[in-house]
Amino acid sequence: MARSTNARRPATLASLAAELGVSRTTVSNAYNRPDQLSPELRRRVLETARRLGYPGPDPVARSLRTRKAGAVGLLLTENLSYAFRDPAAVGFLEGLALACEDAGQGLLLVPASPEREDVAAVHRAGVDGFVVYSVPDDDPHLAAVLERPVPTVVCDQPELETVDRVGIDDRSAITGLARHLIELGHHRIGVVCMRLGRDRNDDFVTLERQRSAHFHVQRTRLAALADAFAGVGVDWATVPVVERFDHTTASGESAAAQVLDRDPEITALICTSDILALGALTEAGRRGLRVPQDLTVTGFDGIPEADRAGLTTVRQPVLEKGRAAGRLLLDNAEHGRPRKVTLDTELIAGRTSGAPRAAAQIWYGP
Amino acid sequence: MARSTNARRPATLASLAAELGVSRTTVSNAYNRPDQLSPELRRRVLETARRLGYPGPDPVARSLRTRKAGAVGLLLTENLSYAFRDPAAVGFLEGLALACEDAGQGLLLVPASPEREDVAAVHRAGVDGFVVYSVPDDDPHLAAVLERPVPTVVCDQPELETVDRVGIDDRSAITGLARHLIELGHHRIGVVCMRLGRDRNDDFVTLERQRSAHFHVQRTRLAALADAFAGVGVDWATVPVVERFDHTTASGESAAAQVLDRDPEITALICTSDILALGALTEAGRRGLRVPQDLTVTGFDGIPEADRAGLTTVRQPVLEKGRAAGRLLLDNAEHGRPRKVTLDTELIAGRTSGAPRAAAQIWYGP
DNA sequence: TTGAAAGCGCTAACAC
DNA sequence: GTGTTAGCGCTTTCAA
Repeated sequence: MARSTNARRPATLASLAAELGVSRTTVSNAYNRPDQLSPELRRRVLETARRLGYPGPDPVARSLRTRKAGAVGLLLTENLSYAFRDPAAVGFLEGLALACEDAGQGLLLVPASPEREDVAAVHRAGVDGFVVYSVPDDDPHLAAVLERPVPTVVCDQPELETVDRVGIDDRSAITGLARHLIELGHHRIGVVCMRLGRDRNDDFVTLERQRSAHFHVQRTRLAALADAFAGVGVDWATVPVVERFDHTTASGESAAAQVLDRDPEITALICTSDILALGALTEAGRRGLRVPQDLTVTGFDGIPEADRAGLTTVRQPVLEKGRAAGRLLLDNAEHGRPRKVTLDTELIAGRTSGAPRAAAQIWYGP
Repeated sequence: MARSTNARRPATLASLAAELGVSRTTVSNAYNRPDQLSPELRRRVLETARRLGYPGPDPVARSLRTRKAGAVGLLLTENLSYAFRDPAAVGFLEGLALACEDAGQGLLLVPASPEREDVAAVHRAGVDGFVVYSVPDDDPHLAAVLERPVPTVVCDQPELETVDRVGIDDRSAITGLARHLIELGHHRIGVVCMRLGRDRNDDFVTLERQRSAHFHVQRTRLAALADAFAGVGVDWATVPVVERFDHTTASGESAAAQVLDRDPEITALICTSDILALGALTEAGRRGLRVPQDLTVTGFDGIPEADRAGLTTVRQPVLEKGRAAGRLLLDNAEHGRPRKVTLDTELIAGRTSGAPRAAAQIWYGP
């Protein structure tokens, strides 16, 4: 191992007490209740501790005794490191870290990669509660978390009756976006969405798969889009919907390509995240499609990069989500039924959406 | 609190054993050594556990017994949430998370804000080791970490004789940058650097303060710049060096303004980070200074935003630093003396550096 | 102020 | 394959 200040680990609170000829209580008090013993004695205790190389009360033993770990666990289904690539996730983390910091609590990132079915990490986590960030409803790690006898709050997904939740109203958010496009005159569209389940399907999505998606957020957004466009006579079954497992701009590029190959006549490409949309913009450029004249592209999240690109999107308060999740978890207020926090979103009409090409605007009805 | 699957917490391994009429060992084995008991018995144990709402062995008690927490602590001196704002720090985090994930270890973010002198969080952290990321040499949290009897590795700073370290060769890195500028013909320069101590000094920096800076990295970079420019006859005492406590683009803007107000004749502005440099570019634009014709601006780190802006900078492998730090800590290999990992850097000559204005190029000698 | 007693919940030898 | 015995290191009534 890397370094050990004190090669041996001999000194314990008990041995210190013995050395000093006082009780363990006194030593414990020297650290935890300075006012419970004379300054002089306390000084002697601390002094002797230093001499013996006693590093202070062992945190784990203390946790066992006090039944408090002083930390919050965070469960992400993505590879832990992926989270740091996604600006929305980083924003969430920042908010959560903020809340933890305010409360003097640590934040434990639980190593729960999606491929590794190793739920043990969840069992091993010494925490006073969990925050679960956007996982599928059939995630085994989530199941393991829910079995632990500690408070839990879920952010975004899944939606669980009995568990605290913070998120947004995905249906109304994406419906607003759909209306924006419908008003502009789009009715021949394509969709690029994030993974719908734990299985990889980098391909078109059947209606059945849309309906049974294990990611509530994606499922809701697709359903809401279907409803909105059905309202203006679009047969959703004809709309190309492409899914990508990895949440990267590269995915956005290839997915956009797949949609455009299938139906070059679409006038708008709706992406369920900014990252995907940014990739789609790249692909559009590659094909010589002008945005928005030849193709409208939209995202979701409102990350800084999207803002810079002038992307039409739905902004959601990612930092606030993290902070709210942390506060909910750390807030000791007694409460009966599970609490549900729904944060506001905002439609950002950027420079990537506009009226469709004249030709396509001619609408012959369904 | 948020939610409790099992309101009471009655079931323990012992009570389960009692209920089943078997020994605690057997129950323990059912969870930890499935091969140590008959499948039938194991099934019965797990089944009864479910019935009693026993959530499995308590992680803290297990940690106490096994002397393993299954997690690595991360100490950052910045407000924890700040880390998520700095792309270089996020890259480091990603690398570290990667290494932890590979090893199945959790990553505990220790809530150690610089203002709060509350070292308790370090004492409370149930971890098997610490990674310390870029803190001043007089940081009390660092001192607390070093007192804990667990392995520690420091990234970047401070440089400690007896502790494992991963970092870069700051001196040679910035010297390469200085040479680049010197070759272009710059000799009237200004510098913007990050905080040099735990005290806030958003102002010019005396030579004394430069010399005694508590942030080794900044100190080294300034010293190396001084040496390099002294080599071509520049009197370092005349070079305006401005410090900023907060590491933001806004800081870069105001610092650049401060330098340019002091000496409008400088032809190059060296910033010790990309974030600061990006701000400096903004300020230059505000003043109508063309970059690089009127002013050369350089950064340090090589973050993606810098790349996009075409910034002249020094790229350092931030993700690799994180990964290396994690590996060093998690690598159980016996080793005698502390290990030092120095990663390579690369000078990126971007579009923000060029030859100085003709007028300034006339050099009258020292 | 200080001390004695009683575990917190679990695992690891080692014997049966 | 299963049980017995000993703690891991600490905090916390409660009494002195």
